[in-house]
Formats: sequence, C-alpha cells, structure tokens
Amino acid sequence: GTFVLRIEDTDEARNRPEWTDGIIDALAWIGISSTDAAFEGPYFQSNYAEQHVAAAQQLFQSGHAYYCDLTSEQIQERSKLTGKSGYDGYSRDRGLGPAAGRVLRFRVPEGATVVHDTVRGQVTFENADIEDFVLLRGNGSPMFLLANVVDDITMRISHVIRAEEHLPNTPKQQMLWLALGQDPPVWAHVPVLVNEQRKKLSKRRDKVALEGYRDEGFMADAMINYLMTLGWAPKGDTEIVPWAQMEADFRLEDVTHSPAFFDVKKLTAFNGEYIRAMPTDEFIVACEPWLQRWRAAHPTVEWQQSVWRAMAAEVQTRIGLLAEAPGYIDFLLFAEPEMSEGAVAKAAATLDARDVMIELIAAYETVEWQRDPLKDTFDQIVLARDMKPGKAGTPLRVAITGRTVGPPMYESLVLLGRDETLRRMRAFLDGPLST
RNA sequence: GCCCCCAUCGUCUAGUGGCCUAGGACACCACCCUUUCAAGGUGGCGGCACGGGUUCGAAUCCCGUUGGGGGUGCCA
Repeated sequence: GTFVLRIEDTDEARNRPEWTDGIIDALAWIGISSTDAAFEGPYFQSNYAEQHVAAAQQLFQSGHAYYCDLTSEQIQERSKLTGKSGYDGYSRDRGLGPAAGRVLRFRVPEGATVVHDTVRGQVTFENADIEDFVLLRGNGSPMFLLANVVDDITMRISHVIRAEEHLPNTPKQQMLWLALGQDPPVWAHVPVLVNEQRKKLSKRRDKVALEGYRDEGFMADAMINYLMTLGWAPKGDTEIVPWAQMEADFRLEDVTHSPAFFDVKKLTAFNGEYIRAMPTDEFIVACEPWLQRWRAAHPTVEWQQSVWRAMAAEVQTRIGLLAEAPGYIDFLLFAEPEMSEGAVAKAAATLDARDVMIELIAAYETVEWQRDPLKDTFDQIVLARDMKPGKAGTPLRVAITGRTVGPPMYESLVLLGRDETLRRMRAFLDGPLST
C-alpha cells in the first residue's frame, strides 16, 4: 500500500519549502518515491485544521475533555504546594465552558493503558502517571498530539512506525483514538540511531542528511543495504544482500530493541563492495558526476577520456567512495604532477636512488614502450644491484605520480608515453635527487 | 524528581533453555599474493555488565543492582 511520511514541523519546514523538497529528493535517491508515499508537511498547513478543532469539540461534548483557565505559572505554583510535578487536574469538575485564554485538556481516565507494540511487545503505562494534557491552546489552536491522531484517523492509517523516542507519548495518542471511537493502529517503535557518544542523532550536532552522503559518493544501494543492517540482520553469514531479498525477508517483529551506532567506516566498506560489484562500464558512468566536478575545478587541464577508461578498472578496486576516483588518475592529466613533500623525501632517501634513476632513464630511451618490457627492464637493473624491487621502485613512482601510492606503475607509464615519462624522470633527477 | 525503553566482541548483529569451548560482518593485526596502494586468499585478536534465583541444564526465563538512552511544554 501507500505510506505517509510525516515531516517534522520545524522552522525550516515552515519558512523554507525547498527544505522539505530536499528531503523528498533525498528519499527518492534511496528509492522512496512519491508514488509509494504521501508526504505530509507541517500539520497546521494541512487541510485538516478544521477537523482538528472539530474533534476537540467532540471530545469536550462527550466529556472526554474539559476547559481550564490556569496559566502555566499558576500550575507551577500549585505543583510547588502539593509537591507533585505537572498539572493536577484542578479544573476537571469545575464545569468551565470555552472562552479565550482557556485551554482544553484531555480527561485521562482511571486505570492503565497497554500499548501493543510490534517491535517491543506489550508496554503498560499507569494512567495516573499521565497528566491531563492540552488539546487546544488558549487561542483555540490544536496541539500537535491531537492533530497527529486526527490526521491519522482521517487518512485511515493502519500502522504507525516511528522511532522509540515517541513511545512515551503513545498512551496519550491511544487514549485519543479510543475516546474518538476508533480502534488504535498497529504501533511499532524502532530503535533510534546514536552517535559515538551514544546520544540520539540530531540534525544540529550530527551528520544525518542523506543528501550529504549522496554527494560524497555513497551509492544508494549501499546506503540502503547498510541502513537495513542497523537494527535488523539478513539471514546467513553475509550482510551484503540485494534489496529484493531484504524486502522479502524483513519483518518488523525481528527488529532489535537497542539503539545502533551509525558507523561511516562500515558504510564505506559496504560502498566499496558495491563499487567493485559493478561492471566497469557502469562504474565509469557512475563516476561521471564527480569527474565533472573535477573538470570544473581544473578548467585548464585537458580531460582525456581514453586515459580514464584505461585506468577505470584499476581505480575501481581501490576506492570506497566514487568521489575518490579523479584523485587516482589526475597525475596522468596534469602537465606537472603535484609533488607530496613526504613522498619526495622518502624517494630521495631510497638507497642508490640517483644511480638507479640514471640507469633507468638510459634504458627507457630505447626500450619498447609496453608494460612487460618496461617492467623487465626495471627488474633487471634492480636485481643486478641486489636490491629489493619493492622499495627500489619508490623514486620512479614519486617522479611520475608525486606520491608513494597509486595505481599500477607500468600501465601508467604506457598511458603517459615515453617523452613525458622521461621528462618527469629527468626533472626528478635534476631536482630532488641532484644532491 | 517521575515515567518508559535498552544491555552479546571496539562497532553492527546471530542467538527465542541443551546444536554455544557464543556464529557472522566492519575495524584492527599477521601471513600469502603483489615492485606501491588496493582487491583477493588464509589465519588471529576480541564479547554474553554485575548479583541473586528458576531449572538436570541458562547468553537465552524471573527479581534486583549498575550503566546507558528517551520522554516528561499552551514545542513538534
């Protein structure tokens, strides 16, 4: 069926409609489209405001609610006197009618309220612990709690699925459903997500925006897959599972009860898995937005699609985020690679770096410009000196790429060409290796 | 203060009384592969918060303690 997403009535939602559009857009990214969902905005902007007040009046007429003229200051004073916190039901039997400045309060009945929660089982609340809460403000406007219930009844909501933080409010809402003559919906309270301090993720403090992850190069499938493992686990020993299977296997009853930490490291690992699982042609296309961004940032550098295509498969196994892709091939495009200071120092400190480089330049002037000859030539030079190939390769790598790590060396040299390779090697010899 | 929820490796989890000398994933470490870095392969480190019960038997059931989180507005 269809589900309704209730969007919080924050200042942002109220003053900036595009903020809500952003949420809808981000949800579309992970596959929640407007064909599946009806998006309900701030409640007071909804078409149901009249119904909220009408419901309140119905509650007053049926005796489920009463008016009260106490101000919050007066309530505080009374609670000081009685030693009990909160509103004590002072106006319950005073028979007050509606008037400006008077709030309408719900008459909480005797007994207990049992909430049947699909995730957590039965939760019992003593009604004596719940104060007679406000339904209508002094100015006659409905409170969120009431609006929420009335909207849900109007929209024929069957399941209310929300975060655990709403569980304490549920008995109030259930009493409202009952007082309005309705059977309460199925409740399901799923655990909250927490940060490393184990505090509930908050918009102000934590990085929670879906679109933020999308822009960093996380893929929707990986995001969905990871999110699903929070509070629930697919059967078997692997957590990387296609959506169709999770959709088929998921049961609200199986959701865990405790809060989960949102681990970006694990998300990134999942993302890497999804990146590697793509056919390379698809990967090339998926990277395009970030490549475009790179081109925009380097307008003077000529983009070489053939170079990118040739290296794509190598890049694919090395990144966890699509946004990292350009950084792996940029040295092939720049006229001059960006030299990392640490890398240069490491190269310069390599044993016999200068002598090996001189020998290698001489050999590369005539060698056939293919991967295997390039590699064999280097190996012979190094082996003749009784050196270990691993470390001995550092100066060459740094001369060409400016870094100590990067994609495979000889494949890169082939793409770079003999002239440019020799130019970079000579420049490195005359520069960092000159002393 | 009062109310509610929660408690298995660092993290996410499997586990619904015997299959558990507790399984997997991420992270970390080692080795293999590899002129770098990855990927891949193999192995390792690491946990049932504590105390009482119930039971022939408890990670699993009950009670308590401790710890964590959330809620308690004329906010949403």
